Order: sequence, then structure tokens, then C-alpha cells
Amino acid sequence: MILPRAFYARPTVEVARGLLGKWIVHGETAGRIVEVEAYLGQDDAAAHSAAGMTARTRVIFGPPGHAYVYLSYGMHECLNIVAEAEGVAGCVLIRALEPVAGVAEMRERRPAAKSDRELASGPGRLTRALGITRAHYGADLTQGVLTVREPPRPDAFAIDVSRRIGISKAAELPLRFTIRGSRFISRG
DNA sequence: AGTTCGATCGCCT
DNA sequence: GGCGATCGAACTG
Repeated sequence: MILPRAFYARPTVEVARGLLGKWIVHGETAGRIVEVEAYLGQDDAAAHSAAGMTARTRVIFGPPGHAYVYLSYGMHECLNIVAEAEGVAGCVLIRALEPVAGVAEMRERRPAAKSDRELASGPGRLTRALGITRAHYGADLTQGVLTVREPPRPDAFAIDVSRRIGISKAAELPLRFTIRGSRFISRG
């Protein structure tokens, strides 16, 4: 049920596409992944790992299946999942979730959300909704309090590919993947 | 419905 | 010291 390490030990784009439809579970709250972006280790100027390993980016170079959480614009925490074999950089930014459990708790954490559709439709929104913070930096997603799981029922969908959002460098690369038709993605 | 703009701080040059 | 892998409020039309 919990995705095994081997799931993540693959090329970043494969992991990104594979994560769509999976469930992120933290405590009583859970969300179905509907939007992701791949950040590559090589030939990707937009990736935090592009400048090499630093104190912040070291997990991106570590073993796959761990969480890379960083602070965006001084106030929003964003969740990435490390891909590729140990020693190779690559991670997947989780950009939007469809709430599937613990909606009442998510609403308490996100009073600004005017509808369930807004609870977790954005990288900063979803960490807030699920209670994910930099305390989860480096967390192993194959065990422990924060996990990624196979959905309880089979989940079929088509995948759309587009350009990544909110970046200026390497903005033309087709590395954003969304579940076709989902109302919960951050932008159409 | 679409655009603009301020908030806020860790990270790297 | 400058700059973001963002969000939400305020404003316009």
C-alpha cells in the first residue's frame, strides 16, 4: 500500500508521472496528487540542485523516496519528493492535491480557502492543509508519519503535459504533469 | 475574470 | 544585498 523505495529510484520524469493519482497521507488528512512538476539534476537551470549540493539541497542528492521541503518567498513551505538513485539529483514538486480525507481539519488549517477546491490547489496551500513543514525535511516517505500510498481503489485518468509555473529559467521545458479534467489543479 | 501588488525571510553571490 | 518552484487581497473593467 505504501509506495516502496524502488518506485522512486527511477528517472525523475517517470516518477513525476507515476505520482499522479497517488495519495499523500499525514495524520488524519490525505490528498490525491493531481499536479506535479519535475526538477531535473542536469540541464535544468530552474532546479534548486542546479548549483550543486548545499546545506539546503543535500537531500535532493540523497536516497530516493525522501521529502525535500523548502521555504518559498519567505512564507510558504513547498513539498518535493526525491527521485533517482542515491547520488543523482532529481525531485518532483507536488503542486496540487484533491482532498480525500480529513477535510474538516484542512479547513481549520486553511481558513482562507473559500471552497474545498482551494484547500490544496497550490504548492504552498497543500503543505498548509496537510500540516507539512520544514520539520519534515528529509523525512522517509516509505515509513513514518508522512507517507505516499497507492490509492485504495484503481484510479484511471489521462495525463496532460505543460510548462512549469512561476519560474523564469528553463521555463519552456514540458515538465508539468496534471490529471486531465481535475478541478483541483492550481491552473487550467 | 483578470491584473497588480505587498508580505516576508532563507539562501547564495 | 537581491531575489525567488507563492498566496491572497485589492482593484479594474
